[in-house]
Amino acid sequence: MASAIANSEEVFTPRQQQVLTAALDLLVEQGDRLTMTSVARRASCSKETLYKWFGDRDGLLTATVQWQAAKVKAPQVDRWRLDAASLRHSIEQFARDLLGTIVGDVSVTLNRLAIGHAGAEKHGLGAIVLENGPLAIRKRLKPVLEAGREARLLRFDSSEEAYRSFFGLVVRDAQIRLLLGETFTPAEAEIARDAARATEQFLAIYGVSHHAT
Amino acid sequence: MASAIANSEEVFTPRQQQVLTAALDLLVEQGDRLTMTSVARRASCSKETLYKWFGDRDGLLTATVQWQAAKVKAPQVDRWRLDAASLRHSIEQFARDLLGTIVGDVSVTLNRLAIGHAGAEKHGLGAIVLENGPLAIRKRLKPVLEAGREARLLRFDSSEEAYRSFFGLVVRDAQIRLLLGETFTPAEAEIARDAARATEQFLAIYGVSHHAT
DNA sequence: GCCGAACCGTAACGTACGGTACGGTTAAAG
DNA sequence: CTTTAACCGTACCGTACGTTACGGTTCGGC
Repeated sequence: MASAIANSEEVFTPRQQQVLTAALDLLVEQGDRLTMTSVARRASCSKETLYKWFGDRDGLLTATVQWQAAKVKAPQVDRWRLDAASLRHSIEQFARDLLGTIVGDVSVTLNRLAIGHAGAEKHGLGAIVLENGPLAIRKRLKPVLEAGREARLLRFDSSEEAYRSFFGLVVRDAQIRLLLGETFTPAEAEIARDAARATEQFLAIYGVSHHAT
Repeated sequence: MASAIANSEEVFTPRQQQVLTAALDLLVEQGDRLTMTSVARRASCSKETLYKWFGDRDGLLTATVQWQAAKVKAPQVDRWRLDAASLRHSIEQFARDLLGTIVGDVSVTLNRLAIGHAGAEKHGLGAIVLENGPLAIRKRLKPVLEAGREARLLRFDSSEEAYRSFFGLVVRDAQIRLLLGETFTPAEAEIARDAARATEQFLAIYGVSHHAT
């Protein structure tokens, strides 16, 4: 129950998921100053049940974050052939996923929550968010990058370094601005355009020149 | 007193600055769950004085952020001649400043605080941090970029766009990881190396090729 | 030396909220 | 029909902390 990061495969009953949904909604609406009473009211359950299921307030928040973060698992890009065009397409797809996720209400809320907790000695939520956000994408992108290097389409020393630059080119200052309270919600088209630009720039840095060596 | 963003040129007496220093120290130590009592104790002043000077808890925090943010004013890079080497040097200098600031304890603390407030309908602190952090650097970098374009050393449509990519290449995922509680403190040398790499990458994207057109 | 203003230290107030207790209701099991 | 367990709704308790009040102390002005 206090394993925090260990088993990210916690299972919740449908009813419990209703409660977590209510908690997440309230979180998006009012930030982390939601009260146990408000969650109970919204979910039409008793506070006693909340404490029975989740232990304490922190347990409820942790469960909410875990549960929501686990839903981010986007489908793996399947069999990509190793030509320049498909590599570019895969990378651009990742960029769209990443950017689309990060500018979403839920992502902003969860990151705010985790950051707040990190400021109070409780790094558990931060680790969960990190693990299921950027790091999840990184884990999925890594084999693509390395296959690209194998095929002499990309050039880099460390896939870690390459990923971090990719992250920077995609996210830029969008995340911190959203976290700090700026309210802008880019349309799907803008996200796609930014993802394409980031992909171009990433390939300009790490791609192997189209001309001969 | 409640003008928030209007006049960022608030003036504080030395004694008041001592109080703000104490508040900032406590903020770095314990995050935003510092109490008015603890600030009063640390600063050896009475709570009554705190309320008299700063109105309420929020006023104290706002004053702290304003006062600290105003200290970030790094020296403008003075007369730079417009050759490729000096342009590169200026950009790299900015990268070092930006990265060095962002990975600092104070920056992390203030950003956490502002993000927490942004999650509670109070965007004032977020605006202040944004204004005095990234945007301040942007404002100073912009003329450099545009002079570079003027001199046919750089190529971009919008200096805004170019700046945002610069920010991404420099900061990457470092800021969000720190905000989420990861504790790593890069040495001066690492910062310099990252700044150099980011500069290279930025020039690879926005620089005009060294060969003929 | 006296006055008033500013300030210190501390005690006290009010309240919001996390956490607990308890009686009432449903519903499945036997 | 009875039992048992899970759960709802609500009242209640304890506490932490923001805010206020107040008596005592320093200090500049006259």
